[in-house]
Amino acid sequence: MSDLVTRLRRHNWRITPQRRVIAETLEGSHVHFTADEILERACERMPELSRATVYNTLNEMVALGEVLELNLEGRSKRYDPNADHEHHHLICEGCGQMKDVHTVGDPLDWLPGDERHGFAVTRASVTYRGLCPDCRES
Amino acid sequence: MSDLVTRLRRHNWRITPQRRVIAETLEGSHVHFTADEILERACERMPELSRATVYNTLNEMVALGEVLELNLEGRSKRYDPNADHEHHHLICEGCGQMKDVHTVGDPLDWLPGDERHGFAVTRASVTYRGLCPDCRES
DNA sequence: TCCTAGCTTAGACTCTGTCTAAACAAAGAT
DNA sequence: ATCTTTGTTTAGACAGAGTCTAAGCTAGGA
Repeated sequence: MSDLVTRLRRHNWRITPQRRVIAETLEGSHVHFTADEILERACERMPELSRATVYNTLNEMVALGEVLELNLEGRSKRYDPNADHEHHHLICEGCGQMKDVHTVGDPLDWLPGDERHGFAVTRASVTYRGLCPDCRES
Repeated sequence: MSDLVTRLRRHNWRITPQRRVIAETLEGSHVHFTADEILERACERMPELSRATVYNTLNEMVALGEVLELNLEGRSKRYDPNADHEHHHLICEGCGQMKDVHTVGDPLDWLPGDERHGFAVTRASVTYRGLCPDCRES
């Protein structure tokens, strides 16, 4: 069973067939999909699934804190099911692929107090960019 | 005179009245505007300015490397005229305002070699999130 | 069984951003 | 001064991503 579904159930969130298919599609890949890519893949298992349900479900999972919404390249958001593990992203500027990475230490420690402008800073995310091995060659 | 205009002129880029108004609007504020916010403000000085020109001009300034395009919260991109200074961003999760901040040290140093997956990593950007002083109170 | 609350659906709609074709402007050639 | 060429601006049509709405559906409780 999908680990994401387990985490969602803990919030007393009703797991309908639609929501299960969406959660499993999201978790089943190590790539971070857009909403439309999730719709497309989920429709292979449940053809009558609607676009609105995919958007509703993704937004609710984000609101529950179990899925991360990524607003990186291009016009569409991508969704990352590993909201519970502290991690960051590495993007290839050639082909657009994205990998999860981990930093040494906590980026919050790298923002000195006089740079915080009185904010209560709670989160930090780092995006690295470069060229993947394939794109370096060509 | 606007510093951004000076930098743009160095690229042998024609500074038309429209482009000047857009550049000065962009640079005149410490907030990072969306394209439509820039259009709205620039139209106060040049009412016949068209939306297409604002988008064209912003995209060209980004291509010249003199303006940064930020894809953070919400549906629209924001534009940052300080492309030449290494800096990162702090966003208020309450009201959405955004400030420029500086880290101690270089974020590229926080990504160990075995986390690079063979990429040639060239850039890193850090986004901090939290609540600004006003939003903390309410 | 009936009610209620919540979930799903199709499709209309909104918002950002891009594209196109035509009008316009500036600089150099004649 | 006029013409030509090249690049710029414009309005409006278009496209993609995401939201909203109203109606129908489903599951669980009285």
